[in-house]
Amino acid sequence: MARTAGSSGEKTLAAIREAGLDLIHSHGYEAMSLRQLAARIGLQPGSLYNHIETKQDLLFDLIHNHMVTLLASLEEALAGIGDPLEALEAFIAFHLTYHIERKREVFIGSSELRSLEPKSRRKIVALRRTYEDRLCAILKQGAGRGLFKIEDVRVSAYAILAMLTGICTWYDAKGRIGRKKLIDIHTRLVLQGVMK
Amino acid sequence: MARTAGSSGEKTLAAIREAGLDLIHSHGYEAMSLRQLAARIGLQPGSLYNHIETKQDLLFDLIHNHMVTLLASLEEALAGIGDPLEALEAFIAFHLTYHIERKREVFIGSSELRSLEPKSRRKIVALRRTYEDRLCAILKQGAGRGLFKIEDVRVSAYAILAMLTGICTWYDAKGRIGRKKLIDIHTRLVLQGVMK
DNA sequence: TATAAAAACGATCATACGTTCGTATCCAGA
DNA sequence: TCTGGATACGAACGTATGATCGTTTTTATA
Repeated sequence: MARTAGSSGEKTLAAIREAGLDLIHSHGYEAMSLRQLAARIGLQPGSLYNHIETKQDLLFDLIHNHMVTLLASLEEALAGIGDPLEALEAFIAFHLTYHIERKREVFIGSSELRSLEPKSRRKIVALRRTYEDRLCAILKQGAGRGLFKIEDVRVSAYAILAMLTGICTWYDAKGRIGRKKLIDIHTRLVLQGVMK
Repeated sequence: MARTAGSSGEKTLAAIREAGLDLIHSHGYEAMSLRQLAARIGLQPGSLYNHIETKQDLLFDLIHNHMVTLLASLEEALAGIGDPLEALEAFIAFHLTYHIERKREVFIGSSELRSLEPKSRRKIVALRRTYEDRLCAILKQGAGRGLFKIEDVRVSAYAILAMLTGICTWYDAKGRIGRKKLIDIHTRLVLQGVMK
């Protein structure tokens, strides 16, 4: 046998990405074997190499894709907002929504950083830093205008990010808590926490 | 060759635990090989099995130990405190301190849960639930006395825990921020966030 | 001092892994 | 219709892994 009827590079690569996302999320990068991945999409292990360079490369591709999308979406969500308070609210709503919708990507993007080779990791960390900086800027601006009272901008930003990101580990879209309520609760916690 | 002079089961097991903690923390459970672990403490791979049942068993042992210690330490830290506000402050200070001092254990205890077989994982999750419940109780009590304003106790507890636990990923004991300042910042963020 | 348990060695097992390669088939463009 | 690149198969490679086992030496007990 050889090439399957109806096979297309684009579709197969998409399937590899989707399956990789799923398997890495549930088993971890190291624990996921390419045989598992190939089987999931009905392929022989060797055939994967028509679409990916290496296993390591697939991981970087997934995480990098995620980070770039995250950053672009954030800019979109904050576009045109000048007021720091409004911006902080928008940041919170965006971050929560995105992290609910892309639980797997987000989880992998933080928990599998250590599985990246150093050079790749540095690239991702730099992108993450950009994201963090965006929140820092909002906090700083708000503090500057006397809206917020913040002892240390970066520590506060990390604390807020940790809080908001935490939902990835437990939130269940079909669960007791609706999305709006979730955003409300967190918005109140954060806003009241940083207010003067 | 055979048994080494001066070898003792207790010391070797302690060395295995310590090295395991370190290697799992920096490379992950799946990525850590028993050969690596054995080499770290100057042992042949096979000799490990005089002290552990399996690799999986070692992981459970480490996490379980951590959880039990965590719970006991928390009770100690909260002993004799009746006032919810005071209790919340004590909880925050304890949680941060413990998580700074045992970064590795805490990290493994959450990031490697998925590497545990289901039965073991359930045991750990139950212990974690007990810990969470302790914070829930404080929040509930505070809300009941009209000190706190909390829309959903469990969601708020998760949010607070996520925030406080986040420091494990970035805090550097030798860094810019001292322990006291760190506790102050977080205490203010949380307290002001939940206050009426 | 005699003896059994404890602890280590070193060789080895079966298995699983990521990856490569030659070959066969399909599809798109000339 | 012909041709060449794209895509997949299936076998295989070398390596690493977790674990087992027989043996040897040390330590503790009586």
